[in-house]
Amino acid sequence: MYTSNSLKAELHERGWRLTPQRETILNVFQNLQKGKHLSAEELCDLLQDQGNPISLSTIYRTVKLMARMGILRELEFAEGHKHYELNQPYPYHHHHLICVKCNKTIEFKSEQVLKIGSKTAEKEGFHLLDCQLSIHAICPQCQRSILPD
Amino acid sequence: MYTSNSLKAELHERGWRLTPQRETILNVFQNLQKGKHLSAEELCDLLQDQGNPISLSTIYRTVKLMARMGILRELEFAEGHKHYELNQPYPYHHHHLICVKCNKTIEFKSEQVLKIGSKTAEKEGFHLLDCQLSIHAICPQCQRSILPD
DNA sequence: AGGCAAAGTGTGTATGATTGTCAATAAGAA
DNA sequence: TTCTTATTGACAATCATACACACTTTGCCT
Repeated sequence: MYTSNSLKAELHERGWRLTPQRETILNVFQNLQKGKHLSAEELCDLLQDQGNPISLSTIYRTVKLMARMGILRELEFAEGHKHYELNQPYPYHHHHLICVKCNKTIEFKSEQVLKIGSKTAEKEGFHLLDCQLSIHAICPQCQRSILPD
Repeated sequence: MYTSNSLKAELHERGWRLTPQRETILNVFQNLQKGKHLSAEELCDLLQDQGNPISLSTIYRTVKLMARMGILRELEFAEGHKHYELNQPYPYHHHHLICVKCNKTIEFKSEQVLKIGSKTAEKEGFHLLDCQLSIHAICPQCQRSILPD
């Protein structure tokens, strides 16, 4: 869990600055209900409703920045746009099972996968940011569906 | 490995047709060098050069179709566009370690991850299409780099 | 506390991958 | 061979994301 100060410290480490916008955005993700994730657009609307409007540009810049810092995870659910969520360590770390037809997603955990991911990165000398197992599949309902595509 | 006939059979199963374009595109992927993957645009150029031009529209439609059939895997390397490769079973099945800064990717295998993926899908009644562990990280070179972003 | 250089923000615009439209064509069942 | 319906290709439309730039802030240094 980040505080204003730890966020500030991590930003400064790279020569970046703490701004109210960055704090606000991190806060939103920290208070987000378990299993929820937001697209840039959704985050923008949410901040709007919350009375803390932040421009879409800044939102895009910030989530990208935070993903590269390892603070957020970038999720690709094949919907044509990315979603973001807090990147939490074990035992909160999880993966996604995704229906490619209706985009229903189910979270699941696996310490083993996380370990394999960490080890692989380490072995190659990479600095790990995020490790996600994405299972693309077709859910029971969509298997039964006769609808095309 | 697909033949014209097995591809035809799988298509017909869903009420779809075998076309020269679909055969050609599958062929390209089957003859692609290990570790290579193509974007729609790259595939289009390659076919052009090969003397078998196929329209971009059809290419986009076809790779999407084949991804949903489980024939191709859709890879997201955060480059702003998707890449495709054949979806091969164990022991060819592999995962990717990706540098989020320079997009360098390293393939690695893990039977365990594949098993965990299959089991998870099965447990939830999902029909598995693809299972990929994506490790987002920063490579040794980029860790040393002083360049911003 | 005040000044300054550099980073960050917002507005508006541009880009570029992907999808939709539709008339013409071709697969494959009868 | 004929007929129905999926598929293709050309082109236009979308939509997420990045960019440019003038203006504002942050945080370091006196």
